[in-house]
Amino acid sequence: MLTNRQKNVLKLIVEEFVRTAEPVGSRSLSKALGFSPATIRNDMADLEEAGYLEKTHSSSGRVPSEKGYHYYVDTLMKEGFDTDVDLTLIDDLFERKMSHEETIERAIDLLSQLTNYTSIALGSSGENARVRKIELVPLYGDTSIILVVTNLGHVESKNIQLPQGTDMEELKRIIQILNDILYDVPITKVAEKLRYDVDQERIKDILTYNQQIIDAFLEAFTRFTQSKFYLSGQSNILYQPEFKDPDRVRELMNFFEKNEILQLVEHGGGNGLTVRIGRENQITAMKDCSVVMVPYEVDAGERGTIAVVGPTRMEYRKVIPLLQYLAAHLSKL
Amino acid sequence: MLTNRQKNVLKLIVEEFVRTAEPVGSRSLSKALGFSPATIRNDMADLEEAGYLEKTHSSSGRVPSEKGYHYYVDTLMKEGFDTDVDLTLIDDLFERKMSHEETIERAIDLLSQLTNYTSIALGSSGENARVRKIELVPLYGDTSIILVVTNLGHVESKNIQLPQGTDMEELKRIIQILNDILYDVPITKVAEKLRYDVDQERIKDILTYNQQIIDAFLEAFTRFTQSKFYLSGQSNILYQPEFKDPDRVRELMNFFEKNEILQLVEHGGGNGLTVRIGRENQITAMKDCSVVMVPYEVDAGERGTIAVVGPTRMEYRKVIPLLQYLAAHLSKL
DNA sequence: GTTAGCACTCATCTCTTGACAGTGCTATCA
DNA sequence: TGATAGCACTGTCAAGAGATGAGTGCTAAC
Repeated sequence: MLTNRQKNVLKLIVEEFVRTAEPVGSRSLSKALGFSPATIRNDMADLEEAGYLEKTHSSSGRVPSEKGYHYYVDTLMKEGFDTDVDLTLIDDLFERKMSHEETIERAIDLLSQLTNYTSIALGSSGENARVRKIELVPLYGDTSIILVVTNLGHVESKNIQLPQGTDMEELKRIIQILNDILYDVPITKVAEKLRYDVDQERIKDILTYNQQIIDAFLEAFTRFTQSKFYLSGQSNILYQPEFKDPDRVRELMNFFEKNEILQLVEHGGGNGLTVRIGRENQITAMKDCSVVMVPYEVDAGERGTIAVVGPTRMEYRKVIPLLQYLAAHLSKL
Repeated sequence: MLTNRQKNVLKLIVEEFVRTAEPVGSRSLSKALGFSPATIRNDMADLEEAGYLEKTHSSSGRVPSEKGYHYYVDTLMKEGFDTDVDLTLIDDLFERKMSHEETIERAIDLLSQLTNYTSIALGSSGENARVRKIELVPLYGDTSIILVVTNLGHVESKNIQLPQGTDMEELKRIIQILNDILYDVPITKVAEKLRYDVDQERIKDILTYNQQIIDAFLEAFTRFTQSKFYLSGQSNILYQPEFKDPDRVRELMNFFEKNEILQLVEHGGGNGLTVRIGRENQITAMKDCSVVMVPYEVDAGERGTIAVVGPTRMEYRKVIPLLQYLAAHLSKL
């Protein structure tokens, strides 16, 4: 159990280290706490023994450990969030009526600007979306495009080559039937519906129809369930002193470039705020980074997660309330 | 005018420097050329005087100048492209029938893999596209989505809020009229067509129709003309020794992140291969980079540019034929 | 025209040194 | 008994001094 003073010491060390990126010595804390450096040192030694602090070398100041950050986020910080954050910019953003996608894109742009870290929005997984309209539009020659629109306003399309001598009238009829059958069917149930629909008689035509076309439709459907994501402020993280080392930068940028980021956010429990510090991310490239993520859910069933990625030495006090405020707004869309 | 030996010296310096990223001394060339170091040094001095070479400091080996690279690309390299390049991977890519967009995306992924530089595809500007289909699909409540499809298989959509009590039947009629009038009209001519169409009588309804909806359509149309682009292998460039300096990395990554890259590629003359070396790019962040770009044009009128961005010390011998081969393939789509 | 030789110039690496920030420990104080 | 002062110790960092080596320019000779 930590004494009150020890908690204060830990809190100040975290905040000071977040500010300066330099190990924190006992002298600088002594002024703020009103105890002599020697006293602080004793507390520090206890905190280190308990695993909340670390030293970079035997005679350096202290640096918070992952456990230390966690204690800070879970307990110490709770009392005082950073109130200097300018929330009006977020309010402004939501004043303007834009499509959800655009709003989200702008929101994370703003988020990365305000925080100076990297922001990610894991787009609404299409799980909850329902089919609104299926269409086929001839383009040129024997090329056509198929469209699928969901109730959430997402559109997927795919170009296809119609086999020579396709009967366009019949095709139109098929599309019509598909629309009838699949209207308001959840995206995830489409394949099932086609396979086990009671009215097999009616869709027999479809199932025996040109395989390529059916496949194209199915691909369009499955694309909805592939989650999209937006990324903003990748380069922000390069301004952090811990990323002076080019190797680390490479590792991280490589990671951002690939779709592996999905892993990072996807496994986020999903219920409320999640903070993952350093190696908790399970990803080597991210071992010196923290991720703060919050899920949001719009009435219509659209769901997603917004997250901020920064160094473990992140301004949690500022990032967390900002993210929560933003997620709350998104959920009101 | 350069002597033959001087040309050889320049060629070898470029190729050696490209390979090693170290200034090239006279000794190493003497072996390859069969002349003594002193002789080479004389040639080097001449080449430096003529502006083809530079020194990093007074007693260092020589490094090609921008002019030197240019001479190399324009004249010296022509004779021998790198033939070790594995073109079969590109062939394979085009074997698989995918949509144009997907093909292009994969193509530049491949390009960045093969070259180890960053690749960009400036998507077909919609200039040449024509309207194929306009549609409005109700989603939920008074929210609908409008869709515009072009002959090139591109789709743009925009969510709109219908004003209370909108007459859906009338709206459908309007959409029908729009389809009639605008079918096969080039995207760029849509606004004009609506304004000056001979058949003003018929579209009077439309023009006086709810402004918000008209605006939404017009926005969807203009979005086609905004060029899209794909970027791949951003982090590749970080492996180049010239980007050890974190400041440079930041500058470059920042540049990649913003849409400023468009500037880079857009101004590319457009007819055939363009190579821009160093400051020719007019962009400070790119002053140590070269851009090689080739336009492509598909039958249907789809047009675009693919480009490779790397350090000025780029493997032109390898990149240029690769890009050309790829562009030729794309044009055959 | 080509080459050998020599003096010279920088960049780079290593080693040393001193300043400095911070710790741990112990003895002392209230 | 908790807080503090003092002191020895440890590691980092920056600056300076040499030593090393790659490469040049120039001149004289072939």
